Amino acid sequence: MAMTLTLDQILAALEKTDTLDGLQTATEALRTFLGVAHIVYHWVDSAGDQYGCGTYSPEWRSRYLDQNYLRVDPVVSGCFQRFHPVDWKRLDWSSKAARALLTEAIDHGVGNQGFTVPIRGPNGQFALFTVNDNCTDDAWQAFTQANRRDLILIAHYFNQKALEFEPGRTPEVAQALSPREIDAMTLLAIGYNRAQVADSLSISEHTLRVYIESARFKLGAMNTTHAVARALSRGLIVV
Amino acid sequence: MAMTLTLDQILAALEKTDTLDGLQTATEALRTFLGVAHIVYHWVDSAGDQYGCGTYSPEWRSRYLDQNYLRVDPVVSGCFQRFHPVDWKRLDWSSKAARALLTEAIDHGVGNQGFTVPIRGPNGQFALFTVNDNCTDDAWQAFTQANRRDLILIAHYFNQKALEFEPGRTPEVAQALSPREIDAMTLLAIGYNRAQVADSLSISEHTLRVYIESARFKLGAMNTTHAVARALSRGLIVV
DNA sequence: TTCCAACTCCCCAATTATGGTGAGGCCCCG
DNA sequence: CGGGGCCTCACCATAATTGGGGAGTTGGAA
Repeated sequence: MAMTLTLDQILAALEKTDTLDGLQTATEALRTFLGVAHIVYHWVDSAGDQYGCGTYSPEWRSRYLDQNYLRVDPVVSGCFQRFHPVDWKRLDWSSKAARALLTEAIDHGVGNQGFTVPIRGPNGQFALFTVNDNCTDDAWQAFTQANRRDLILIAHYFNQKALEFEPGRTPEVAQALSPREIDAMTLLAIGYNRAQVADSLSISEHTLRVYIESARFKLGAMNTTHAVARALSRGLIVV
Repeated sequence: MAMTLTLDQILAALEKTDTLDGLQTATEALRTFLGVAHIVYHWVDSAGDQYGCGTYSPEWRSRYLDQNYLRVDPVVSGCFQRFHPVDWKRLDWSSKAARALLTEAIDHGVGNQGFTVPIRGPNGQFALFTVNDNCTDDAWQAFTQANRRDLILIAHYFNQKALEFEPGRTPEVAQALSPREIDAMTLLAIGYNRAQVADSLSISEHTLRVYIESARFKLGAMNTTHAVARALSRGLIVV
C-alpha cells in the first residue's frame, strides 16, 4: 500500500474527530505516517487519573498504571520541568527505579528511543505526546530533527482535541480567585504563616482569614495546604 | 525589496538569538514576513511583572502597563482559560472596561483585528503571542486560517527562547524526596490532614511527622504548606 | 437605584500542627 | 563492616490554624 497519508490529512482528521476512539484511530494512522514503533498521547490528570491513547501494548499500559510508574518516570518529571520537547536520552535515568522502569518498558516492546513533547493547557492541565522506536541514536536524531515541528503541532492538536472531550472542564473555570485571595494564596505558598501574610498585605490577620476561607471554599479545598496546592496546580498562582 | 524571508529563516534566527534584543529584531522581521500590522510576544507573570517584545508603540505599551490593563484585558483572561489560539472577535467584550480598552487600543494604532496564541510553560508560566492588523473580517479570517499553524509554531519558539533568558529558571537540581516523603506530600496536597495521611499510609502520626519534617528540610521549606507548594512546583509530586 | 461581590475588622474556644529529643531495625554502597 | 539514608515509633509543651459567630464600606453591574 502506497504511503498517501499526509500531515495535513492527519491534522484534518484530528479536527473532525468527535470521539475518543477517533484519537486512537488517528494515533494508529500517525504511526504509519511517521514510520515509528509507537505513538502515545498521555494526559496526566490533576486528580491522579490518567487518560491516554496510543500504540503501547495493553499489558504495558495497565502495568504502568498499576505500578503507579507515573511517580518515578523520568519522562514525566523531566518534561514537567521543561518547555521544549525532550529526547529520552537527555533525561535523568540515574535512579534505580528509573532504570528498572526503562528496562521493563523495553521488554514490553516500547523501544529504546523516545521523544516526548510536553503540552500544557488551562488550569494546570498537563499532557505528554510521545513517539518512540527501536533504532540507533543517529537514526533517531535524524528522525527527531526532521520531524520536530510536525511533532509539536501534532501534540498541540491532539491536546486540543482531548480537551474538547474532557467532561466538566468548563464549570470549574468560573471560580477564579479575587486579587486578595490570590495574594493570600501566593504568600502562603512561599512559606509565610498567617501573621506574616497579614503583615505583608497590611491587613489584620482576621481579614486574612476571610480570604483564606473564601479561597478554600472556591477551590473546594479541605484546608489551607489543599487550597494552595489546588491554586498552584490550576495555575492560579505561581511560586 | 523582494520578500525573501521564510519561516525557516525566522525560526532559525530565533534559535540563534542570544539576547532579548534578538527577540525584538525577530519580531520586526516576522511582521514583514507575515505582512501584518503588529506582532507581540507578551509574558504575563503572576507577580504582575510583564515582559514583552513587539511592535506596539511605546506609548501604548507603557499606557497598558501603567493602567494595569492586564486585569481587564479580555485577551488575557480569555486566553488564560483556553488552550487553542483565539480570534479577538470571539472574546467577551461585554464589560465596559473591556470596550474602553479596545477603543483606546485602536486609537493607539493596534488595529481592529487580532489573533492570540496562548502558551504555557513549567511552573505555571503563561505567555501570549499576538498578531494583529487593520482589515476586514473576511481578510483576517483568511489570514489566520492560512497561517494558524505557523503562528502556533512561532509562538512556541518565541516562548522557548524567552524561557532561556529567564534568570533562575534552571535552579538547583531538585533534591529528590524518598518514596514515603512523596507519599506524605502527595496526600497532604490532596487535602488530607496529618491524621488522615497517617491512616492512609498505615503508619503512626509520629512517623508521618518525621517524613514531613525531612521533606520540609530537603525542600528548604518553612512549613508544611510551603513544602507541598515547593514539591508541586518542582514537579516532585503531581496532584 | 438596588444588589452583589470584594474588602475590611473583631471575639472565643476547639482542634491541629510544630519544635525539640531520642531510639531501634533495615538495606545499600564503598 | 561501618556509615548513611530510610522507615518506624514515642512524649511534652507551645504555637498556629480553624470553626462559628457578626458587621460595616465601597465600587461596579443589572
